[in-house]
Amino acid sequence: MPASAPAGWIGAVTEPGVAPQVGQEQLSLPGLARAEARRAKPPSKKPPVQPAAVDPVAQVLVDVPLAHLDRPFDYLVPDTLADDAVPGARVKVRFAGQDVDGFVLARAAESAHPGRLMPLRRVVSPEPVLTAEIAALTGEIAARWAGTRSDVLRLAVPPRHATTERKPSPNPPGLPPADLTRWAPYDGGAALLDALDAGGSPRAVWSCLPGDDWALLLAEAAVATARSGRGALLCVPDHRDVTRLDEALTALVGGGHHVVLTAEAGPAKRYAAFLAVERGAARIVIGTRAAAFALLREIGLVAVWDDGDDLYAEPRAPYCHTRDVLLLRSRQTGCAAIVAGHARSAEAQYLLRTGWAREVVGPRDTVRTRVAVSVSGATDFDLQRDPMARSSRLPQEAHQAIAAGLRSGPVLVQTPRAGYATRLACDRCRTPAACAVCVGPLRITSSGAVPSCAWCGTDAPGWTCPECGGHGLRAPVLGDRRTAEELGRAFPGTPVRTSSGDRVLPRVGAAPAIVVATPGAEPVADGGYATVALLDTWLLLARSDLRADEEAVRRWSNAAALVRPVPDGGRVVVVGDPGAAGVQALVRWDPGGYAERLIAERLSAHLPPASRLATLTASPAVLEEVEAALGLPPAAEVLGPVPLPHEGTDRAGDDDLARLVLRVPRAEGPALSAALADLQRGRSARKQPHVRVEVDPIRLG
DNA sequence: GTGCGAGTATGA
DNA sequence: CATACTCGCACC
Repeated sequence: MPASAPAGWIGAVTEPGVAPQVGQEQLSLPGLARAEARRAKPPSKKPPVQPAAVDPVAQVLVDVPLAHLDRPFDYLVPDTLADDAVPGARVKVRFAGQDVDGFVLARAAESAHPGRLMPLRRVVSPEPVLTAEIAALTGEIAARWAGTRSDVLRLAVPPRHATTERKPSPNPPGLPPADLTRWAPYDGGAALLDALDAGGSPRAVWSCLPGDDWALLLAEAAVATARSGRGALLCVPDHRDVTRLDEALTALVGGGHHVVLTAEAGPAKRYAAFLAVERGAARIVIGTRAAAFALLREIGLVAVWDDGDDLYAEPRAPYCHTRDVLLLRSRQTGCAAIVAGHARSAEAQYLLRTGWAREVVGPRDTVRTRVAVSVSGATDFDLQRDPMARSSRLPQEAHQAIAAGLRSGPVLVQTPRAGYATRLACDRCRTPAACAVCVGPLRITSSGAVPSCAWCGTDAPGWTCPECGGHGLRAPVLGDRRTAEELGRAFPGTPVRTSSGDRVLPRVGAAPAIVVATPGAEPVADGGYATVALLDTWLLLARSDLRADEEAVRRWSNAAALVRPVPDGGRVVVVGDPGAAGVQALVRWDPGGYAERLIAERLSAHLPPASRLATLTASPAVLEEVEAALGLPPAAEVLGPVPLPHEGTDRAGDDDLARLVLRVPRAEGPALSAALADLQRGRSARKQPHVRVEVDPIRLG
């Protein structure tokens, strides 16, 4: 093979070009010319690179952020690196005159590149960290979200940690027998588990019943998959959920069968877990969104818990979503998929609508044995007549329900975050108080202090309501600590615990106690809560977000699901407007029905998942130019551009940004993504200013 | 991103 | 006519 290597491949491509130049330059400095020329020579004495005997061409994906360079480049594999430059290996190559990192995508016998090939400089590590499956997956993700593979690879492959790599990973122990029976109450539950166990690839949207331990059920699904000799990948929103799942798996089959993959673990631990999976040391992988790319050897199942949680939206380019990453993986490998939650997202519902997945739910009769939701509070109509009606945060019915619950166990009280709570409003008409200088929200940072603007800091000692002329201000919600104090007074002698923000309790005991928690920070109670009370529900609904309702229902459902079953529990009391759609959805406890309603709304509003939507953010001038240049599919709608309001914390007067919204019917989604990727490639090749592209952004703030 | 070649402006 | 500079593009 070396003999048949194309002529001109033999290394040292630099000196023919460099030497004459050096010579010419030196003519103006005659004294130095010869000495310099001699010094310039030695590098050229490097022996010519001997190409590898077999497959001397490496197709390398270089790590450069430019969209138009997002394709493989061919390099010559020197004989010395022939064994290490395996597909998937990290390498260093010379690219455009500088050393860059890259991955070997494949080896080949010859190159289609007409020019000379540069040799690989170094194999950083022969560990095949970019498998064919993940290479294909990153390609699809880049295409779907109109980003570059190098961006996706940064998410998919953790930074190397050499010390960790030298340590061998253990071999997986045999799976002990385990009782996998918790799915039996669900329609289609037993069938799902049997299929996984038998090596099948079922696809399900699963609505977990209140009172069930979702972590144990998902652990069972993973164990069933592992028993069939395949890998299982379970993603959860945050670290607390990882711990819960970790404990569930350990309880079911002991340690050693699963690996935890999270970004928060630190570089060494993260890379160790990543390698352990790649080397086949464990079949079950659990983790947060960083785990979605785990290199499972033979993937049998992907699952995502509570896919509506916005922690699944990747904050870095290309802003992909864990649920969609996992679904792409399932489509690509043909493996099983479970999209799970107490509430159901519109996206999950869409999988049922198209017939791609089957519904796995508890029968209505079973739901009634788990939870009974009642509403207590003023309707919006009542509030219009008498704004003060809201001042009773804890109506009589709610008070009674909490008291009744406390007779038999812990009571969970969910109250919206303190972050929302500090914005002041008129105490007569509820108009939010805005700063006279910059229209930012007014806040009180310590009790008794003068209200001031959260954005510009201006004090507002004598505020007057622009709507009703009132002068009184109040915090519309008191925050969890004040709630705890209030409840402590209302139920003297009862222990009150709080869980929120940076002080999150993972679990509480079965003894009677009031547990005040912010949404998402609710501790799990041993045996479940006797009663769950949801306070100030109007506040979650009042967010301006498009998904405010869906998000509120999700958060309430997650809290309500922690209640123990009906005979001695099941009571969930909602303080809020009984007429609100979200509140009604909770009362009916019909995740499918509510999700169907969401879909109908999205269809008529042309929003995802019924449409594919993209936002482009740049200066107005750039957007104008982009709009003209875009080759959009025929049915595309173009909205805007509209100027983007400055972020609260941004210094005012920064470059003014605007946003363009594009959307197409779902079927034309790939065409839209392709048009946007084309746009980015063209712009990066022409060095035009950056345009931020987000496909199906989680919110349209 | 960077380096290079083509093309153009500029000065002797 | 030679040199200096900018622009555009390719990068294996």
